Amino acid sequence: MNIAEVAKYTGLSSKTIRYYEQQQIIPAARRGGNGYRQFDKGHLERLLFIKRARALGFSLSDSHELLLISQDPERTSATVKQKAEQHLHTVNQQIEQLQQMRDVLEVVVGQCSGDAQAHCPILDKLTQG
Amino acid sequence: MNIAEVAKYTGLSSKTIRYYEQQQIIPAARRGGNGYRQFDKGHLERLLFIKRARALGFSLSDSHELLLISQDPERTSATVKQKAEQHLHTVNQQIEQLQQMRDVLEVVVGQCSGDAQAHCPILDKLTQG
DNA sequence: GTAAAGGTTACAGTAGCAGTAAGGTCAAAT
DNA sequence: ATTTGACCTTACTGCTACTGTAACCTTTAC
Repeated sequence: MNIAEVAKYTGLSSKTIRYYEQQQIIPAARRGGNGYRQFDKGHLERLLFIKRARALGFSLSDSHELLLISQDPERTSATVKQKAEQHLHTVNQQIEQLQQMRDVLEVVVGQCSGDAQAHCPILDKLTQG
Repeated sequence: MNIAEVAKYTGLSSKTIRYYEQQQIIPAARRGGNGYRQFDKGHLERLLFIKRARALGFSLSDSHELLLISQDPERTSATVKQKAEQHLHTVNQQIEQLQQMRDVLEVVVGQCSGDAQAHCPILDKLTQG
């Protein structure tokens, strides 16, 4: 398979796939006589794995680690669970932070008349804390 | 005021303050005979404004725009409100995305025994979608 | 005098790609 | 046979908002 086919199948861009190869997230594809990359089923699976991990918010580095772990027959589910729990914790923190921002934004937006006058509670908030 | 004082007062790092000056987010501080930056009250206020805007999740560029708007006597609250609403929308989208991640993560973490066995529902999810 | 604590510039690195340039290749239409 | 368009390649830059590091100068305290 050429890179564009893989891109279409996985939903990743060709750029992203080349980047993953360069970062050694996936093994380097063998090359055809024209220098084009030739991908196989193994590449597809790894790419989809990475894509799903990224969709759950794991960093590319963590996604890579999880991929390696998944390929290790000596692995334990404890290792994986720990990483997932850690990430879940991070995600929860991010949500809380964003919710706090949202709460403040909603209040000040609700207070702002949004008309032609210069006075604005949003700017007041930013100016005075 | 020297930069370290300003850093302590605003809670920003000296690095960040220099960066903001370089990016022309704040006006360049005048220099003393030794080449050190000398900040005044106006700098403090602008820096705190930027810090508060950043804390609400506005990008540095948006924060800068808001600062300029706040200094414009011709401004209208409508301009500000529109920007804030747009940002609020973005924040809400981010929250939703993260919540979806969290929901999936919670399910698979809950399914994982987290012990010495190799089988792991988290990896299953990443492998099979 | 010296050492610690400040200040300066400049450059590299971070995350995860996307955009662009400057080309080589392939398949189909003319 | 050629041309067109869609593909492929590498290499470099840019994005966000800083932080870290190097190499050096100044101030302050002892």
